[in-house]
Amino acid sequence: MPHRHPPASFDVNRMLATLPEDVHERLRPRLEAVPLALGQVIYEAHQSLSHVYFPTTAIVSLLYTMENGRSAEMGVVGCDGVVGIAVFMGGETAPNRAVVTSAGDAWRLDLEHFREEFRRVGELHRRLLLYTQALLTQMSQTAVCNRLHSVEQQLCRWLLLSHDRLDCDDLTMTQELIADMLGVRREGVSTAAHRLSHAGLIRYKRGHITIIDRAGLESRACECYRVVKTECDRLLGQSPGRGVPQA
Amino acid sequence: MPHRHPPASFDVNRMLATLPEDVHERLRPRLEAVPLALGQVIYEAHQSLSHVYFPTTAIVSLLYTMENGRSAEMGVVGCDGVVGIAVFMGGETAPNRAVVTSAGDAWRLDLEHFREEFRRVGELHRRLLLYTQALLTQMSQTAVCNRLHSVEQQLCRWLLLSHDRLDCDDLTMTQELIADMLGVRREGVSTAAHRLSHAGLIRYKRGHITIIDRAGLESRACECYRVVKTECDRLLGQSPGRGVPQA
DNA sequence: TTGCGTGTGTACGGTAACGAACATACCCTG
DNA sequence: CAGGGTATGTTCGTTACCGTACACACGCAA
Repeated sequence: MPHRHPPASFDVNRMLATLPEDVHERLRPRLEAVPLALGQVIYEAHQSLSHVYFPTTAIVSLLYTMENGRSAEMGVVGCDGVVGIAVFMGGETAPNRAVVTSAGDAWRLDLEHFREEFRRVGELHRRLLLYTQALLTQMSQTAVCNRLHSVEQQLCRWLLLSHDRLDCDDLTMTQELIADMLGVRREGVSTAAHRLSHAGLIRYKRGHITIIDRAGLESRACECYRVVKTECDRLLGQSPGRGVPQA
Repeated sequence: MPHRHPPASFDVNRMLATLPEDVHERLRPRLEAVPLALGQVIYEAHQSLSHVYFPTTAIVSLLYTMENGRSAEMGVVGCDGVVGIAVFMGGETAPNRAVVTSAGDAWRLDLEHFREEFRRVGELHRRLLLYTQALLTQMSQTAVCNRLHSVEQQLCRWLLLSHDRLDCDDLTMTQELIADMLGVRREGVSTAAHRLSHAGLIRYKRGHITIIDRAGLESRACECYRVVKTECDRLLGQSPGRGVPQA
């Protein structure tokens, strides 16, 4: 089941939400609603894109796969952003991959019309640069987190980042996949998940993780989650619903 | 001795090099040559900038300091780029710090004139976005490297990234400072440096490291260095002089 | 020269994560 | 409802790095 609902409205994606009327009218007929399936590859490393994607209910991971096959996630994109930064930053391609880690929907826009709108240097241009800075923060904080924090802390961070981009408390996700995202062994995720479950923060069974106690996860996570969340909200506006209260 | 030479020409910095004549003429009278001293802080976390900096011979590290005092580097800026991304990306500030790790010179430009030129959406705008993508690559690869590679591999990567941005083979840098950059203990750097020295790749004494065998360092480094280097050259044009040959 | 500050070498036990192997348990399919 | 594929639990020895402690060594300055 790639998607259960009719495509969400534009307003579910922060880049498209409440755009000025003229931009909205130009883009509306060009935007195409597409379901994104779990595991679907949006782009491979060094591969040109044909469209730019604005997820609504889907979640996409940006990850790097090494020559020896091991991988690690560098960022997550959901309804807060856009997949295909390289298109408007000028590089066309990037050395990483983009893979759907939570099935759902997205709007997509072909390059020609996207570039046409971007070159107007209006509200969309402004938002995309702000989002890129937010993504930069997420990536750099991931670098710090990978260096200095434990698997359990990172699992908490990862669960929270995913939860922020979902409309429910249930993640369809195996521990094996999470391990690939975090760049650690499955066993490490397994034992960390066990501890979180024992503490009553999550519940899981065969490919499903349910968030029980968000606040508890936040308190077990390292400061990295909070830094990223706060910065994203500052740059892109308050997120609707979830997340830590602003300091 | 903050700088031994008269300020380098514009062309030493990739963002300013060979700009179209009209841009060059507008910027020339606004650019101010400044020496940057070792340890000097260009900006603190969440602090607004008064100028944007274009290093010529100086090297600046972008690093995050945690609440408990430990730190890790997320990126390096030298003659290839600009310090103060947040100014044109729209966020104004960032949660990281920028510290001079190798004394030298830079050009700087006050925000008013910088923004005036950026808003023209000309060649400088184009280059800055390309540079931001290059920095993004560097940060994301740092994240991967922090997760998957050994201290020795990361030391090699770090030395090479620094060497690329220097005009000599001698780094004025203590192992203690390198440890702060890599987010590891000084002892870890010490033993790794010892091995590299034993292998004849570097030589060091009290705050100075000399690169003896660049090719040897490249072969000991993880693929991360090569990925970042290749991508930066692709995005910003071939670097003058050093680095791995293009595939 | 004689310090003394600072940078580096080395050792120790402790810990977190790794790699591999295997046991169990769930759930879909036939 | 039986079977097989897949997800998870558990164990083992190994390794890399951490934290602490302390010894040494270089080089500037009095």
